[in-house]
Amino acid sequence: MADTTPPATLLHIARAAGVSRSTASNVFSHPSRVRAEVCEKVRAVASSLGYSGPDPRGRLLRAGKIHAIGIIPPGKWGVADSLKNPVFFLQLLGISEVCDEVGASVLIIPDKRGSGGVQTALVDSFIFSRFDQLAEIESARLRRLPYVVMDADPGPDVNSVRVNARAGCHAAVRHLLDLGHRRFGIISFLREFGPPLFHPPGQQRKPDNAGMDIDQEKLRGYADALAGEGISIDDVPMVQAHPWERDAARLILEKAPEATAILTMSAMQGIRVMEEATLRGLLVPRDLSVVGFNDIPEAANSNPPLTTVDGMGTEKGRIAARIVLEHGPVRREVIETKLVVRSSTAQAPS
Amino acid sequence: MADTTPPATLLHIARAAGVSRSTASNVFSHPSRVRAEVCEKVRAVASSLGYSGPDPRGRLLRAGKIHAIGIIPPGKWGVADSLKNPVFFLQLLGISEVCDEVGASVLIIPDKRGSGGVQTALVDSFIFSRFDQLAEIESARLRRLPYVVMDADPGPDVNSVRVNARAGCHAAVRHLLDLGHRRFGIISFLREFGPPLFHPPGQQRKPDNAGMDIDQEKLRGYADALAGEGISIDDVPMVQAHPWERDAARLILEKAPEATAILTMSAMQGIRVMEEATLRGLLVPRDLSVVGFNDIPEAANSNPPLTTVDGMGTEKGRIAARIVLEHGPVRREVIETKLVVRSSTAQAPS
DNA sequence: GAATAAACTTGGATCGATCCAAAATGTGCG
DNA sequence: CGCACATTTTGGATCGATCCAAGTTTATTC
Repeated sequence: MADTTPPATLLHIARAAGVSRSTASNVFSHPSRVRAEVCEKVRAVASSLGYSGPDPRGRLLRAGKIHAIGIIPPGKWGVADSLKNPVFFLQLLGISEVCDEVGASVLIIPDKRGSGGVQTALVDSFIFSRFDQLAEIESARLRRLPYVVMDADPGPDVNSVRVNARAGCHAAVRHLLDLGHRRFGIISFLREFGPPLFHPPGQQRKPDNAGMDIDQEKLRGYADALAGEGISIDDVPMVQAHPWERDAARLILEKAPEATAILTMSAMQGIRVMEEATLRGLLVPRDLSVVGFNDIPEAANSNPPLTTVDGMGTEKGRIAARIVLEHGPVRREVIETKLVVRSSTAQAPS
Repeated sequence: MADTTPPATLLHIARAAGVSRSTASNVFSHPSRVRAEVCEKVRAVASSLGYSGPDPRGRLLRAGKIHAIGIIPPGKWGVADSLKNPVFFLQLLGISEVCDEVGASVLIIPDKRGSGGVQTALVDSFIFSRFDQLAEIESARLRRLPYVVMDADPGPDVNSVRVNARAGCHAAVRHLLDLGHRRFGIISFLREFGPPLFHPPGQQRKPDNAGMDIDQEKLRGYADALAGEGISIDDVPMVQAHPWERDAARLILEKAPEATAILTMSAMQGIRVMEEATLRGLLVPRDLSVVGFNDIPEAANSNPPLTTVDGMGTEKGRIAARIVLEHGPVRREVIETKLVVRSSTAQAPS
């Protein structure tokens, strides 16, 4: 399969056909400008020389447009890790849908080897799937390429799409309160409440909710709803864990043995809690209600199917893709969530 | 976010720093060749002008290497469709793993708008996930880029990775025969046995198994195993359908009411058959055994979990990626399958 | 201090194609 | 036939960076 003869270029074609480079170029890019017979002849020569149209590299340099969006997964995930993560995957699906419509491609740009991917990626815009890669975001800004940040709102000068996680989690807790639950347990990602952790790169720190993280919003949603019923979130047993940490489910059940409902910040954690509860002889939802966050396929297929807040990942991806494709004025979108009530929540045991 | 001033280029940096283009270039690409203080100065100027390193476009044109693999999904699938297909997804995972190791990226190149994607994609090799895109394969050959075809063996001059589906399906049927089954039903994709449907582009048609399709291999595996027990596959009721066609399950159960085991060519079809059987009051596997092909996650989570032939999709992807990355002499790999026995198969009812 | 070696810097050519203004060719009409 | 005008074709410049041979500066040594 290795072919060592140098590949044909436009110049070769032009020479062989007895026309100029420009004309040969026009044959492929602007056929209307070239006389039909010349066009035909050049095409014939081209195919006899095994030339299959202009090399994308040269064309790219000239045109500048690549027709590809780069998506940066959170943290140190590789491409394979990212694909395996159902929440990321939903976003990717939304992005891909929009890209399919306009014929653009999607490139997953992992940050495994430290910074650098964003600096050299062949794309013409970026979607940051989380606001945790400040160096990479700064690179995108420096490259003057449009970008959008998901699940955070870094400020008025930065495109963003986020989900109203606060309202979603509020609704989830409200749902449980309405079912009579009063004793809860929480598995959270973060316990930070105070000032925002992040601020937009290259800018002054914003005083308000700049960089507010989606997981903080979730906690606030819980807190708001609980407060409405006179419960302080500070009195609710809480375990902090990474989204896939297996121990968290066990820990929260030990720490909150009285709880009739467990609030979790991801669907996987919700499912883990149900598994752990079952192991301990608890029947979900009769003895224990569980809610998650994000409506990944696993949530619908779990046993019992999980009540969860639909984080609208696919829609978020769609909007993010449209924002960078349009490349208009700054947009800061907020998507409303939906509470998906399934069978992991029920009336509180009396 | 829109910045209208023209972006800085290497030339601007060089002028501003009082050095030549070449030196400025070396600062970024070969810092060792430049005196430390000059290096520092150029870097300072660069960052003050908002220059974040060499533009990948120019660099690419010069270097030629893109460090990306293009994968072409079957048929007319878009990117989103492809991602949603679990069999394709497994292959993609394997490819991504290998690409992560070497820092290459993966581009899904759909063929939605007819031919063209392969001609213009910015990649340096291609993986064809099926042998059904002859025009695209021809384009890859014309572009002189290495490529590999999955699930087919187009000939001695073409890289290929396929799975020994024949042996796998043979094993599946053997498993059922050992359980006492003698009356079968088949849901197939293709009923063609005769000469190969495809031949490698740009070459003479090969007489033997050139272009042998994986689905034909599956049928042959069934036929071989059945013949070993004196059963002709021509006497087995068969339904042909697309992989996701919902009706096939119903049809085969109507057409083969006596069958104690149903052979299907995909896990999804196997799951559909189990669903349909359940609807009709049959208990799987007590009344009916079912086998599928490809070990997608759904197969493990179905009810009951599906006995299926592991098509080694991820491994196939890994090998395909390595083949095009190494770009050595032609390789024609065959991977052995594994029969994954779960709970959808049992002793034949007496 | 001059010869020699080493380190650093530079201009020009190059990658492959496209754009643009000017030149060549072809057409219509008085 | 000659002039204005439309259609094709062309050479040169350009996109942004890298490579290479040659030139310049600095350091080393006798």
